Amino acid sequence: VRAPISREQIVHQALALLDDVGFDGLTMRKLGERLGIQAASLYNHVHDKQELLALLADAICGEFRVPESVHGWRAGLEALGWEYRRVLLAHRDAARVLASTPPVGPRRWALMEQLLSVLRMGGFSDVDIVDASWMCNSFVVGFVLDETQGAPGGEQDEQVWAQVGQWFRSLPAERYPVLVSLAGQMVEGDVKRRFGFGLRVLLDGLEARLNNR
Amino acid sequence: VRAPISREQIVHQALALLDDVGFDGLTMRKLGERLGIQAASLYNHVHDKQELLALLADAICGEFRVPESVHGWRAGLEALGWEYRRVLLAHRDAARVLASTPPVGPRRWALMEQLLSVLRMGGFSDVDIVDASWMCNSFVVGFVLDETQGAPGGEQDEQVWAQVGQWFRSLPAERYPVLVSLAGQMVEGDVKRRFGFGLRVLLDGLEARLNNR
DNA sequence: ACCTGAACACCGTTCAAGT
DNA sequence: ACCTGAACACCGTTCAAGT
Repeated sequence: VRAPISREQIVHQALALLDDVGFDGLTMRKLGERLGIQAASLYNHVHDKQELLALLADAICGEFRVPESVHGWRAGLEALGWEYRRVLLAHRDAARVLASTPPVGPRRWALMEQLLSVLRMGGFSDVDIVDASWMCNSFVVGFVLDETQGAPGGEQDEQVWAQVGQWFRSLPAERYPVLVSLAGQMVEGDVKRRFGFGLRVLLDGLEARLNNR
Repeated sequence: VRAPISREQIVHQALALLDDVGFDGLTMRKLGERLGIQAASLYNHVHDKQELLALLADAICGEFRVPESVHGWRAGLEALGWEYRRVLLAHRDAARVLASTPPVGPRRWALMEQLLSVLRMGGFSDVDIVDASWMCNSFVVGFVLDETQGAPGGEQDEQVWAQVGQWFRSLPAERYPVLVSLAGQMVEGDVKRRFGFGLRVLLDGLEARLNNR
C-alpha cells in the first residue's frame, strides 16, 4: 500500500511528460505509468483529461515572473510580452495547452491581472483595456503557436519546412509573383526578430489609439 | 463495383463532416462511412490524416473572395482581415484546421499572395512585408481560435463560460483588483467589436512603422 | 479513500487478399 | 487500381471489486 498520489504530483509529472512527448503524446495511460499507477486511478484526483490540461495550463502560467520597476505602460507591456513568450516556450507545446483550455486557475488569473493592470496604467478606457488584453493574448499565443507548429525551426519536422521553402521558390511566378520573390525571406527563420516586430506594431497601435482620443 | 472515389469527393465530404461533428469528431472511420467506404480505403487516395487536413485547409482557403477596388494598402488590408475572419468562421473549427497544418496548397498560397501584395502596395521593405504578413496571420488565426474555443458564444459549452464569469466576479478583490472590477466587460461577448479593435490597432501600428522610416 | 482489472467504445494505420 | 476484412497498437472513461 503506497502513499496516495497528490494532485501536485500528477500535475508535476504531467508537465514532465509533456516535455518528453509533446501534446499529442500526453496520455492518461502514460501519465499513470509514470506515476506507478493505473490510468483509471487518475480519475480519483481529476475529473477529466480536460481538467488535467487546465491544471497544466495554470502550472505553466505559474512560471511567469512579473517584470518589476517598469517606467510607464509601454515598457511594462513590452516586458510582459517577452516574458509571456518566454513562458510559452519554456515547455513543449505550452501554447497548445493554453489555447485548448479556458482561462481558469489562480496563476493564470494572476497573469491576466498583470496584463490588465499594465493597460490600466496607460489610461485606457475600461472597454479598451478588455479589448486590448484580448488582443495581446491572441497575438502572443497565436504567434508562439505558429512559431512552434508551422514555422522553420519549430517542432514540425525540419524536412517539412525545407520542402515548403522548395515549393515557394518553384511556384509559378506569374500566379504568385510576390510570394516567389519573397520565398527566401519567408523561409528564413529569425522568429525572435519577427516577434519583436509584431510586438512593436502592437505597441505603436495602442499608443496611436491613446493619442487619438 | 462502384465508381472509384475521387480526391475531391473526399475533401468535400470531409468538410461536411467537419461542419457536423467538429475537429475532434473528424475521423477517418466516420469519413469512410460517409463515403460508403472502409476507412482503410482512404489510404489509397491520401497518405495521411495530416495530408487530409492540409487538403481541408486549402479547400477552406478556397472560399476566400478577394476584395476588389481597394483604395490604398490600409483599406485593402482591413478588407482582407475581415474576409479572412469570415472564411475562418464559415466552417466549424476552421481556425484549428489552419493552425494544425503547414502552409501548403494552391488556394492557401493565393491567400498569402494577396496579403503579401497588399503589403507591398504600402511600400514596406521586403523584411517588413514578411514580418507583417506573419503577424497578420498569427493575429487573425489566433483571434478566431480564441473566439471559437475559449470565448463567450463559442463552441465551448455556454455553461463553461458562464461559470468563468461567475469566477471572475467572485474572485478575491485584493488579489485580482482589476480583473474583478472588469469581470462584467470580460464576459460580455461582442467579438466583432473586439476583432475590429485589434484590426485597427494592427493597422495603426503598421502605419506608424511606415511613417517612422 | 484510493487503487486494480477488466471492459466499452472508440482511434490511425498496415497489409494480405480479393476484383 | 481500388476496395474489403482483419488485425495491431493504441486512446479516454466507467465501474465493480478489492483494501
